[in-house]
Amino acid sequence: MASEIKSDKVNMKALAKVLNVSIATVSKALRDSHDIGPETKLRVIEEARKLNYVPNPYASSLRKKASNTIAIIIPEIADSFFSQAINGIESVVAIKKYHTLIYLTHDSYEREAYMFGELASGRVDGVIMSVASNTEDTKHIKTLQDSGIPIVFFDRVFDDIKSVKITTDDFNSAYTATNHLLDAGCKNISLITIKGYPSILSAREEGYQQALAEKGIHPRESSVVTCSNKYNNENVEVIKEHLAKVKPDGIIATVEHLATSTYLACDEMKLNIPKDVKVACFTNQITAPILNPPLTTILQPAYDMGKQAAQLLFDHLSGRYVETNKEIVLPSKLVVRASTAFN
Amino acid sequence: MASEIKSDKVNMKALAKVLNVSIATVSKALRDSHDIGPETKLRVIEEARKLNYVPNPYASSLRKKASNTIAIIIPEIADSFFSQAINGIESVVAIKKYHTLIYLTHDSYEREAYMFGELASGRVDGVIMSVASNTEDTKHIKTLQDSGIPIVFFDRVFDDIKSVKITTDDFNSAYTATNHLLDAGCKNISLITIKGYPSILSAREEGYQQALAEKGIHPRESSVVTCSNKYNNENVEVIKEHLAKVKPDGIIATVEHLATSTYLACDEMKLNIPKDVKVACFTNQITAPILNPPLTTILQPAYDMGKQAAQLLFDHLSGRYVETNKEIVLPSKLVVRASTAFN
DNA sequence: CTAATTTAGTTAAACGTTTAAGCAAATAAA
DNA sequence: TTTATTTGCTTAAACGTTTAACTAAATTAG
Repeated sequence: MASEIKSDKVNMKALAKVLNVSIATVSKALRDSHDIGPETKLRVIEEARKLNYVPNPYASSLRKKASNTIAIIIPEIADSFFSQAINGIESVVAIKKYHTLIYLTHDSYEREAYMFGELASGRVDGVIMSVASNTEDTKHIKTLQDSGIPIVFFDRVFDDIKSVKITTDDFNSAYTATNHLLDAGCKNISLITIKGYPSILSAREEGYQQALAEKGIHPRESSVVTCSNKYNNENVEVIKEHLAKVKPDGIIATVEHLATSTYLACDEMKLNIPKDVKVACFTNQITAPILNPPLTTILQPAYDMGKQAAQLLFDHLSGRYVETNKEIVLPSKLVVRASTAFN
Repeated sequence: MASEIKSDKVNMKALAKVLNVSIATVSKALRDSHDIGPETKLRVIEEARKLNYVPNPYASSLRKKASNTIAIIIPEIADSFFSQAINGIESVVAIKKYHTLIYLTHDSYEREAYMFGELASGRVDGVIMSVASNTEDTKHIKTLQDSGIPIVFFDRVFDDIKSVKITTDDFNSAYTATNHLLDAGCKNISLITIKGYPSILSAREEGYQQALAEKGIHPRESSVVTCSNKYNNENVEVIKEHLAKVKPDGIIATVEHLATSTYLACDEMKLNIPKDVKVACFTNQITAPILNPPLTTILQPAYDMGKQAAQLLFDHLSGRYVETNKEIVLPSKLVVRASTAFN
């Protein structure tokens, strides 16, 4: 019964009263100020523990004008890349004893812009983000930056925004993957991608084009297939159609969920991977080695990207100097498996 | 240049001044109070928009004693189940224009308890959680509940906590899956699981035992393999050892990442799935149909669980009556694929 | 021994909202 | 016409911290 009485929230005032000191003394004692004598400090800390005192974060944030909170803004959370990146971010945030707000844009510019509005006025001290694929206008981002909130971008970044950016070498890994397919004997490689503005996509496409160009191959425009960025059956149909029409002998898929769509499409078209068509995909899924056949992947350092993004953000927050336009490029790794085996 | 001058934060005071009204008028106008005349309201709203005014959330929270924020506390984010659940939660939170703090316990009781401490004093209005697998003591949870913050549990719940809970029918789905394996001709089925206290694990094990018992099979204790809850190579070794020693002809894996470990172990032991051993796993991974062989899964309604959890939490927050001990059980679905094909 | 400094506190203002209470003018009721 | 009510606004307190400025007592310096 007693435990059901919603006990009055214990705050500094209550603590001060029972300890017979001023509120300021309590506050300072808890923050280990030099102003307070050692035995008073102890008394305060003891009592605070005893009464289970937890400072009100919002009062504190309001007064200090610091929230000890950051925001992660990402398109979605349904794939391994972002999951791992979040883990990397969290590994740093947890140590700093910060809090993490998470926002999903679902790749919509409107939502992204709305969320940025919400973050003004000090809700967070900093932002880590990967932009929505249909974001073209960057005014909302610049506005928040101008208000003094540091933003670190990872993976999906914008060229025309001046900020700290963590990316992988998308151009190079697409280039390497394409060459790998060429070496495996492919003559007619298609790129399966999604439409969107972040430079990550164009970089991957350019790496692909460059590798082909160097071999004197000029891919028809029809070799690039644009899918929807939702995981759905429609993509399987689009890919099947492409397989029927263009008859590629190699495929590079630029985002994670396209691996499943591509495999299903090949299966339905009775095409054998890797005999009829070889497949490589940008993905971090742990099931890659147990797929049928095991999938050659371009593995991004998702965890490290998140971790470094968070570290740089905290460097900035702690006043340490961070070059405002720093760009860190972490290497992706081509993990060769059976899906691109030489016939 | 001009844009680089960090303009003073516009607050109600500033708005009031330029509009030549009191701060209270601004506040009420923006909250559409009946106290304010229509044309004044319009003036205020216009000016607020013009100056890009965003209310300080912490001042507001402090005064209103409501944060418009919830917390999601989950063990990890590295698998599809929790990713999808988060999406479900987010789908509701976004509509309510709430904010979401996310905390990862990494299945550690200590972290979980620490995080609960942080949530006292009004940081959040409510919590949605899935408990850490090594949490045994539930005092931290009860303390937060007693302080009046509603907590909705999903998936990994505790029997001895009185609260709203969303689960799947773990007992039944394990029971069904086991019977499915029996029907496929298995005589010696092993359960690969992780150690932990949440009832979800014991329910799955009991469903498995029950199915066997009904067929007059009394599994040796050695038929239950306990793995670590980290995705690592060690688990593959543990499973290989088990395969060598017990030689099961059927396997049920109780958590997502054990699918990969099991497939790899079978592969290394040169065991063919499904010929030598049939495998079914509790998992939501989209790659299940393209595995080698396609994996029979017990698919949990992760998105819906998250969505319902959030809806019930908001029902509670909006004062609508919610049975304090409501338990919602959503059905999982056995999706039969080649990994359990009859020989 | 007095003056300067240090120690250990206190008081009160401030952070940016919300809201109860109050009030004058306008309108409605008696 | 007088009184009651409504309208539209203002004043001021409150939410729970943090911190600048102050003070009295104790210590140190000269």
